[in-house]
Amino acid sequence: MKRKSGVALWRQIADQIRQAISAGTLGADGKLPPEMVLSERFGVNRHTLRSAIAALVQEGVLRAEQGRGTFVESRQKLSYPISARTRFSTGLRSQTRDRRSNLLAHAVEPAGKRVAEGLGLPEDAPVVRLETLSEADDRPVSRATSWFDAERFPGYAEAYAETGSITLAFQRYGIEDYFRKSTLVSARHADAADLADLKLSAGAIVLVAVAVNVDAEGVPIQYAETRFVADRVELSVSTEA
Amino acid sequence: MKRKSGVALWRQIADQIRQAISAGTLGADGKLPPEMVLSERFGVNRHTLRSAIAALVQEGVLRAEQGRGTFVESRQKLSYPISARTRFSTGLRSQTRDRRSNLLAHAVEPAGKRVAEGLGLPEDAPVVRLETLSEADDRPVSRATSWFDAERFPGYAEAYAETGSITLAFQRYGIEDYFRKSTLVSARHADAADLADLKLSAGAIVLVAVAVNVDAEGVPIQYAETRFVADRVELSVSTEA
DNA sequence: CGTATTTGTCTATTGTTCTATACAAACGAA
DNA sequence: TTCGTTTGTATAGAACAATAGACAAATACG
Repeated sequence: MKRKSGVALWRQIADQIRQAISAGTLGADGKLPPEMVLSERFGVNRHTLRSAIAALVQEGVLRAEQGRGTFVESRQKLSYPISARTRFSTGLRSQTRDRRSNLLAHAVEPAGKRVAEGLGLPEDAPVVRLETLSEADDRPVSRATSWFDAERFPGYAEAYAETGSITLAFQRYGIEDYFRKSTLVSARHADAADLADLKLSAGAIVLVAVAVNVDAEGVPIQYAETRFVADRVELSVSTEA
Repeated sequence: MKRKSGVALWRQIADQIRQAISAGTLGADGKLPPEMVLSERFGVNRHTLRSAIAALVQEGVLRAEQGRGTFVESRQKLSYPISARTRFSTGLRSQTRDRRSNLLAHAVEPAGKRVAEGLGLPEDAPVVRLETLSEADDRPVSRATSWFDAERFPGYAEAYAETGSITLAFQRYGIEDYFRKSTLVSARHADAADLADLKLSAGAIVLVAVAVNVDAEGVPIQYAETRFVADRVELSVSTEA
């Protein structure tokens, strides 16, 4: 717990409590120890600890009831599978009641260097860009930017808007099956745009997955960068033969 | 860029600059714009921006020279492959000159719930715990905690200390080959212990990989939690058939 | 009911962060 | 050298974070 580090004590404590809850070392019985106990354990004033709790209440992690105590609201992370057959919807369907994908924006534009490389197209070739937001149980879970070859998939954005699914939209172009070729996983602080879309507060972490999907012949058909809310998602990589 | 969010402005800006550098949108030519330009772009006072730069200089990301400008010191991330044949050493060997693994501590102890499940042992069965730190080019890269069945691998810690390698230590017990069965990837703020071991400052992010390795028969032989410095590492998942 | 426990609110004080302004020091180029 | 550009240092005031102490309000339990 460090002073003058650029991160307020209450936020450092909030991060620790959130993590301890998901690790099961705190609030395993559904209830947090009293504020006095916690503030002594962390070596800070009760008010500082209360700021941390207030932030977690705001996030929906905790619920405080006057006279009774502070309770854990939600514990389990969504586990998002990554394999050759990775599909967003199928992976999460079993873990959550209500899942939605919203199309925020779309455009046709020249491919940048990274996108062109990922899709195996010449630089500046026209590509369709999709900006999507996924929610589970009325909370934002991920924010993705996808690119598709505009010549092979004209009007892809409309197909996606109508079907609400990457898989179904591909079927309109005769692609019955596709595979995840590679995924690069990194993590960083959410930028201003993601902070707003994913309804996060400053300092929040996103897991970034940069993926290339290919058709049955191995030709790249989708290049995507997905930012997952790190507090609510983990990626599950199964590498069984 | 949000005020009273619990994260100091200079740290938010430092995070953004670091990210922009690794994305190539800033300092692509090796040099940063002048402080006045950047402070206006971020909408803050020049001093606030200077604090951000000072932090990045401390981290080794930037180098400031009076009268000349501020320069980018290092850009590329290490890419750590995750596949059925994942080996720590082989994956990174080609990307860095100097790689080392240090054994920080070891102990024999009863398996906790998670460890017992991962290794397929009864709860409280004796296990060997290894605490290791990996460095590349004299900078900490990852911090791992590994568990092994103490009955099947008695004295594993010593075997590891002598060989300096998980793979070589396994060979002493007749295991010529092993496979990565599953990997759970998540991200969180580094806790106090990792902050110290990995020489990070408050608010830093670690990529957490929880992995199970199995022998040729599919029996779990290692359960490990590795914390990677998110600023210096990305995980590369290849899921080709 | 009365008491202990627990969260919620208020005020005051101190230290850290951010802003504003000014000037010094090093460098590059005319 | 001289000038413009850029990083480094200093000082003072405003906004925010953390500590301290006291008390109110709701709940649980004998």
